Amino acid sequence: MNSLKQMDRGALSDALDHSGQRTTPQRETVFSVLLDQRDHPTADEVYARTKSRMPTISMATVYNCLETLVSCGLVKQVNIEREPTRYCPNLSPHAHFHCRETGRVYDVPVPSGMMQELAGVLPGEYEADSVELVFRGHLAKGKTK
Amino acid sequence: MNSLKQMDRGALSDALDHSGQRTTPQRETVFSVLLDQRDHPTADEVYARTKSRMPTISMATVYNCLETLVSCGLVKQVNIEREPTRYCPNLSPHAHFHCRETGRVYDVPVPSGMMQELAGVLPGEYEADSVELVFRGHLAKGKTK
DNA sequence: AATTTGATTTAGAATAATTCTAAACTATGT
DNA sequence: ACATAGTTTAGAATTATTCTAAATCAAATT
Repeated sequence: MNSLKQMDRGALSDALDHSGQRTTPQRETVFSVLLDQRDHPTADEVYARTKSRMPTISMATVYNCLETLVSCGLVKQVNIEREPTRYCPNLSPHAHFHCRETGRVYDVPVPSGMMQELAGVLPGEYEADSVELVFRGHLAKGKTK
Repeated sequence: MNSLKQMDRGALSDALDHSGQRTTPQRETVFSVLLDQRDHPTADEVYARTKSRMPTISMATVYNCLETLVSCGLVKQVNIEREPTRYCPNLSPHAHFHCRETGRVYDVPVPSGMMQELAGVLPGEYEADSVELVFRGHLAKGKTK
């Protein structure tokens, strides 16, 4: 038994079904790992966390599951400089803030109007299906959040 | 002799001086390679192009020079998904558009007011020194530009 | 002009994230 | 039950990048 709530379990199997893929224990567990601790883990970190719930899972499967979740739209990849890819199950429109000092990545909500506006800067011939917005800097003193 | 214009040569040595680094033939040549063909080359591509002008240069030096140029602010790194880092000497505020079909990366000018506005979405405790905006999608039919 | 000093370049080795491969396993539909 | 197709797995392979240590170069000092 993994810790997926009914709602999330439903979202998962819907999304998988919809893209012609199966709901497997591995995929459920990886998904629940992402939902339970939303700190933008790397594949390595996801592997470690998943392994503690499902000790037989392999790294390759973690990569496969993450890729599957991304492909069916439940998870987003966050690309930070040359660091390993991080994974984020936050589907609401948001940007990321990468703290150079701690390396941590934070979600930054973005008003949906802003996203519209952003799309507006694209000349007509460019048809975008995704926008990635990453800020880099540091957190003002004291606030580690 | 490399193909740097006086203006660019000046900008290069100013920026290097300013950050306490030397102006070397390798750095000049790598910089000129970036300025001459603004198609967001990878380090590999920069290496190949630089080698044709300066056959003795090594890959390590290309990486060193690119890093140096980035560190003194003359060049920006463009991070696209899991692809190799690309390099861009366009310092005016702009976003990037990554075509999934061709893999090509295009500069998209962004009105500077928009950049201000973007910074505005950040809660107070986040202090950003850079913003990266990447669109992904495809070019409308016909237009390969 | 020779010498010291520190920066830079270089080739090749090392690292690290990710992808690939092929075999084993699982689930599903007939 | 059986065939088929999808999934998981361990380990090998790949690839971009960084590291290392020696060689080279340039500027500053004697």
